[in-house]
Amino acid sequence: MNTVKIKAAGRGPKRDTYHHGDLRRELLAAGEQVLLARGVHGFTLREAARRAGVSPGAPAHHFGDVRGLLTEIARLGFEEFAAALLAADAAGGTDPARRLQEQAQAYVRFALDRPARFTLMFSNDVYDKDNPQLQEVAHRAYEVLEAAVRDARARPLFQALDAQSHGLLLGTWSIVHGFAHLALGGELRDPQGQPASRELILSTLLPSAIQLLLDSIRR
Amino acid sequence: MNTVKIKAAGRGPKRDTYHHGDLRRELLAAGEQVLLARGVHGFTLREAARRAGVSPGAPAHHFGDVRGLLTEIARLGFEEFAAALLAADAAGGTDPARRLQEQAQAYVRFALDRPARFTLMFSNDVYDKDNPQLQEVAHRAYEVLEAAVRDARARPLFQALDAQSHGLLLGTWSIVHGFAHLALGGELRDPQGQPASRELILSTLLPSAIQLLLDSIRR
DNA sequence: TGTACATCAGTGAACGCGCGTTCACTGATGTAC
DNA sequence: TGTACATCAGTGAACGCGCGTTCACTGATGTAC
Repeated sequence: MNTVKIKAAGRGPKRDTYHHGDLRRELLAAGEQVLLARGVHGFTLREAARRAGVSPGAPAHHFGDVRGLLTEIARLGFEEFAAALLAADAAGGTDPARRLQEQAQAYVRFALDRPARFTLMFSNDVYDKDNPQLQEVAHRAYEVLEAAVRDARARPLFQALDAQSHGLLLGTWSIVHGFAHLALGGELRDPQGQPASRELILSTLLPSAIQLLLDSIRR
Repeated sequence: MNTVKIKAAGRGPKRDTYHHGDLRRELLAAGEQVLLARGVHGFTLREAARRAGVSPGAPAHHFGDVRGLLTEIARLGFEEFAAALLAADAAGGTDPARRLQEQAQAYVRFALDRPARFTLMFSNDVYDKDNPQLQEVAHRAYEVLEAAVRDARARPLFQALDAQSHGLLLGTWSIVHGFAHLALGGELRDPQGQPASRELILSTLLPSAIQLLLDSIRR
């Protein structure tokens, strides 16, 4: 039986070199693991360092302090988020309704696939929301949604949204955000009252809710 | 100049009796203050005790431990929440559409007026979500919303919701929840891109988003 | 190709801190008679 | 109305803990010549 040292093998990514090589990236991944396991409250820098197999002082070289690490995780989250929305938008082709449906799915799918990132991204007072690069990419993600709504309502790009378009924009955003948040909290149920599966949420519940919004602009 | 001892007067609710008299209630209020000031992460039992002007060991007599206090704050939150939804529903009279509009406003208004409670209530891993009394009252709140949707779609009370009614229910819930969450995060903007005021959110942005949903069931 | 030296990246012990909880205690209140 | 006694509610010191950050250090790498 080769059960010997399973414990040692399972934990502690022991290095044979003094330098790590890719510590920055690994700390980000480890930080995300900690967020997942312990939640935003309950996150500690030392635990992240531990998971990366590195001393507690090491993160300071790459991120300064805790907020620095969390801010970078959030920034990368928004980066991936914006890319997912953009890809979904493209997958929707030229039909604005389909583009919105695709984006809605991508939005909630992101939350379900990356709960740690998503929860962090929309947490207050935990990371530096004023970070310029972060703000830039967050704004970029928002614009993907806004563009699809503009097209659905046939508004020119450089014109303020009229009240109805703006209402549709906020309605869409709220509904996907609400779905994401409720799904992560395990609050969504199927019509029989059973907890809804990821599959059901993405392929049925969400699309039909979005469809309600879309029906209203097609009258 | 009577600036003397302002510091002492400003802080420390000094008692002249050994017993507090209403400590349980005051700890709940103090706990909510701490949540507001420091967020769900950043909450500490000692700080709550400090604000109530009481020694760090005192809370144990009333709530056992930290989770006990937070669970009770959340439970009271759901209690008030359910009452607000019920009152709003009643204010909507016999028109299901108006009832939903009133409930939507009450939902988001609650989040804006009681941000600490609301955020706590929908946080994971912080308090005891399995607490029976808490579950009971949370379910009661949900049923208020469900009943209005049933009436809007004219479904009998003891019948499973059909897919469309269920979609409308989740759509409504998601949209109000998304609004509440985004409003608390300061993410909502007016059509010109300025941060939306509480007034604008409640009286304009939210109703028009809900109206979109309602339009779709009136076709 | 070799050597000197600067720079970089991670160590690990140490710091001070505030936390949640425990516990023997005591002041205050309620109750039985 | 008074008294003895049990119970309740809060004290405050103490505990052990894990945290974030600092810092003198050293191993490893890169660069100039």
